[in-house]
Amino acid sequence: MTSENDYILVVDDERAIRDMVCMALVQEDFQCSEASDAHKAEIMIKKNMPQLILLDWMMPGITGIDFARKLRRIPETENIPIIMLTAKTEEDNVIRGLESGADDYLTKPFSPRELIARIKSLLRRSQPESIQDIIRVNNLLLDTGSHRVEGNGETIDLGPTEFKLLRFFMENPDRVFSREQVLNNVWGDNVYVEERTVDVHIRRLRKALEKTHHENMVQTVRGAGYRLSNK
Amino acid sequence: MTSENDYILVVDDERAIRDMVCMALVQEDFQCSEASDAHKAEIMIKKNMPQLILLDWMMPGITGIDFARKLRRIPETENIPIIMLTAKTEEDNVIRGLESGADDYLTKPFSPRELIARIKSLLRRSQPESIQDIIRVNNLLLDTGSHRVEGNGETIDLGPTEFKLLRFFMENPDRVFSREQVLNNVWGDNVYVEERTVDVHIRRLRKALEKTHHENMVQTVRGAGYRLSNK
DNA sequence: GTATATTGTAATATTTGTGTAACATAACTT
DNA sequence: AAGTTATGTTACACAAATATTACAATATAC
Repeated sequence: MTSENDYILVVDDERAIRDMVCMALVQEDFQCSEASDAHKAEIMIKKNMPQLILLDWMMPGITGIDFARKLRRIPETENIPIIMLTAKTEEDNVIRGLESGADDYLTKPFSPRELIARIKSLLRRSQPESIQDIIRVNNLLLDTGSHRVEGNGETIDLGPTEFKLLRFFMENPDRVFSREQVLNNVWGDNVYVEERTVDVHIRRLRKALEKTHHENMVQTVRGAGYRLSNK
Repeated sequence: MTSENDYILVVDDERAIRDMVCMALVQEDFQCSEASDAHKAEIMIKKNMPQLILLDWMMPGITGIDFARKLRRIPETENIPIIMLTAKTEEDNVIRGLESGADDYLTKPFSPRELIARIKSLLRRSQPESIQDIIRVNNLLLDTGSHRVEGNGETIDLGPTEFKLLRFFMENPDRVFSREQVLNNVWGDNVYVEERTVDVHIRRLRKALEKTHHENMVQTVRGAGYRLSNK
């Protein structure tokens, strides 16, 4: 499972390091931005709150430690996990860094693998456990926890895409979505597939729903797209 | 939410570390005792059973890993969560050994924040276990005390990992878990193993469950993970 | 110590899902 | 009514996900 939406800010004065790190992050489907110093980082944080910050310990101007302390004092940023990047294993420095509020540290040079592992480990902790909930439209139930769909108590088998499709529609009932909107929401933003592919999956979904006679809840709106409705 | 009564034992030969850790723990309303070696720790455990043990990996005399193994062999202590404390340079060598006994590990130097987070995470996981002795799903019984599994009265033999795996699923029935989630919960947070390894252990679990025809309770949810269910 | 069991991984087999194109049908237009 | 456009339906190649097996490395038991 990849963490598609997690946005990570890399703060380091060395361009080479920033680029290396960002490349590794993007490869793992993280979003990533770079800042060359603490001041720029602060502006970027205000614009868009990152889920995690990678912070160089030694930087011209405001050091990473000072910046971490500052972030910890501000309510908006006090809970953002921070990983310090240190040049050498100067034990004293490391301890001071951790005291300033960092959650972890990495000694340069580090392997991308370790970087990713630590990031994921920290993110896992900071993110609330996914809530299990049941979406209900009419007498059609979709349980996100068990990945099950029931109509009138009977289980309906769906493939992965049909499940995501139905879930999307059930989360937004009585609303028409164009094929493009469906693609962006169910398949993801940067995936290119033919618009007509949506038709095929709509067909598959309807077919599966026939089992409990819910197939006409998936409605065609000619010239506009599709809609889920009980009417 | 504070963990009022949880009693944690810190075993480390370095006084500075013990003090630092204990200070952080007391701050979070944990009770905390210190032991400078495994032998002293053993005596203290006999007097007062801790809810969690922080254990230095490298200690003069009995090493942390030997001590962990010993604790795992004694029924009274086998379920106490253990967090290993390792120095960074030892990290690679250690991972394998940890799988046998410890539930998690931290590399020194670590931040108090991370320490607390991991302790809470482990305690959260271990507390419901101690209350519930026999878990039952359908006519499948799992006795956490005697490490025994029964289906329709017949004993099912499971290896250690399969047991933990089944236990995890039985504690969370009717819920899908991704391979990553399974790894984090069954193998432990910082252990890196291939995701596909989960498939193999699922296979082993299913094979063992065939004896009493419970193999189809372990269900594959394509694109999502695995689920335990009687439906 | 040797024997036995357990583990993670890689290689291979099998199953299931996916997108596209081609054709069919239905719905509007004029 | 014929032409035009949008949607329905199906089949199929191939991609992706999972199952299964074998094996080498370790750990555990004896």
